[in-house]
Amino acid sequence: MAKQNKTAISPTRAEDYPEWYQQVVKAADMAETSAVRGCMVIKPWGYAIWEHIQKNLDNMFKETGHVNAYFPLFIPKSFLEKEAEHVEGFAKECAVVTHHRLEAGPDGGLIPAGELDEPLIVRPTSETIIGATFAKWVQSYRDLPLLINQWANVVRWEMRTRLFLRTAEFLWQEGHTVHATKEEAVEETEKMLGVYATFARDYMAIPVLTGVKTESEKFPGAEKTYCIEAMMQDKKALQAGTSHFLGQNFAKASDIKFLDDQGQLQYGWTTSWGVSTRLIGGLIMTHSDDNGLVLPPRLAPTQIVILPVLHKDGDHGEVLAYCEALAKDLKHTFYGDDPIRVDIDKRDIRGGEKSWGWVKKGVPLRIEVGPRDIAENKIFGARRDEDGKFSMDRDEFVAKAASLLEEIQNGLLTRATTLRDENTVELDSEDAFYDFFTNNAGFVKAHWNGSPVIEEKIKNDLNVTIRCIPLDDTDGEGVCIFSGEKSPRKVIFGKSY
RNA sequence: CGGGCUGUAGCGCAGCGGCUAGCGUACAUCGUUCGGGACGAUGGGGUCGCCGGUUCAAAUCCGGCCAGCCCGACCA
Repeated sequence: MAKQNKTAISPTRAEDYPEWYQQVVKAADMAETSAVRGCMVIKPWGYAIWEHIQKNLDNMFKETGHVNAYFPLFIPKSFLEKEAEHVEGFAKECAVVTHHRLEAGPDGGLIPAGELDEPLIVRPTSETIIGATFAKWVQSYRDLPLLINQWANVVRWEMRTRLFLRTAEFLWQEGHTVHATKEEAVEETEKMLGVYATFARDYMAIPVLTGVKTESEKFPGAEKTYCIEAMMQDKKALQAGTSHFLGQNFAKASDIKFLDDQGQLQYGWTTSWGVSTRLIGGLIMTHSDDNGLVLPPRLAPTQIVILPVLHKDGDHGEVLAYCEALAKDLKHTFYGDDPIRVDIDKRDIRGGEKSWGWVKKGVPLRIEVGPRDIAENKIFGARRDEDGKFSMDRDEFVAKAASLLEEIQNGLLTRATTLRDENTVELDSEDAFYDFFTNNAGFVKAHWNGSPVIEEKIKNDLNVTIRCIPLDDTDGEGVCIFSGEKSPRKVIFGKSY
């Protein structure tokens, strides 16, 4: 009561966005830092969200013909050295294993012993080790396309880390494919980008721009990097997924060759694509508010939580039985392809506190059931995406639950889309550009002549980068706002995570 | 990896040479409460991040290391 006007999360987004983010992660009990530098512990609530991301994405990968496999955590140093750009890109952030044994030291401690002939790199990504394997698997054009995915952890020794957004170790999936022709490989790259964009929109309720990275932003060793870019509530861009057309670079480095239908030996054309636990960071920063996490129903570990109102002197049995029956009916209802996920919180703690706990965890619908409701065969509910509560006939609620969840899901997408569109502007002069990014953040669409020198300059001046060259470009040619030279198309600029 | 700040109970913090280390909150028990963060009483919980140095005496001063946060460079 005394705290009625206060928000659950302090500071608020407006007061201190980065700190707010950390507090949301903590308040929702999703993850925490560990004793190991830069590495996080993903707690059950955070991991459950990842499991739903995995499950749905995995289905989409299967539907597009991919199968899962698993490759080693360790990559021989010599493998990483095979592709020049690749080495250069990742060398600065690799964990290196040099020994395979520990021996007792003089002070009772342990010292590494048994030095390896060749150091092993903890994978920062798996192109090279998978390439070496694919070289053995691929002999004939009949072996193609080879469509493989792996769910794994990778390590990139980051200097500056933030839970979910950038950690030294993170979980992801990496798809790796080999194709007989360039066209087919490009098609695959674009297809998987489409899968990511669809997943982001339909499951995460995050609208994304699809596009291509500039030369300076592309994946080390790729011919072309496609990406999905989302706008967070602080108007900064988050790269939420990438899909790479690798040309024949890795095929040549790993010797992936096949005999075509003419009996000619050819190098394969490869792709790779991935999304990571960073998506959870994007989810938080897209939807959450000053009361904590807000989850899109499709990914919420619990979609509806039932909170029995238990008076000390009242009949707990009756209330709980009513809740159990309600939960059972809801679980027999489908939302999307799955039964609604319902939880009853029977913990004996204060109602307000219990309720706030679920607000902070972002559960889409909270239902309170007390003796008064039971007498009238009603429920009392609250939506996470709106203020206020509603009273509803019990059976009517069961019938409407799935459509309510869908309404919340769609509402979140609409809200996020509106925010993005309201903060996307088209500018046609350098002054306007500098003026915008000096005072604001957001997406700016503007003509650019393709020069990396200009990219470098605006990065230094404003900390702004080209997020992507949009795929759905309809603007056509124009004049570069920085150089006055001819520009083939408009590109998207923004500050990024 | 550079610059700044920080590390004391689960969490948030005070104490910054002096003898028994404290407060809020959370936790446990009891009572009164109970439909959006209750109140009272009692109680449990700490090798003051780690290692070393200075000192009669170190949470407190010094050095090194580890971890975190912010700002850069780098990156999903």
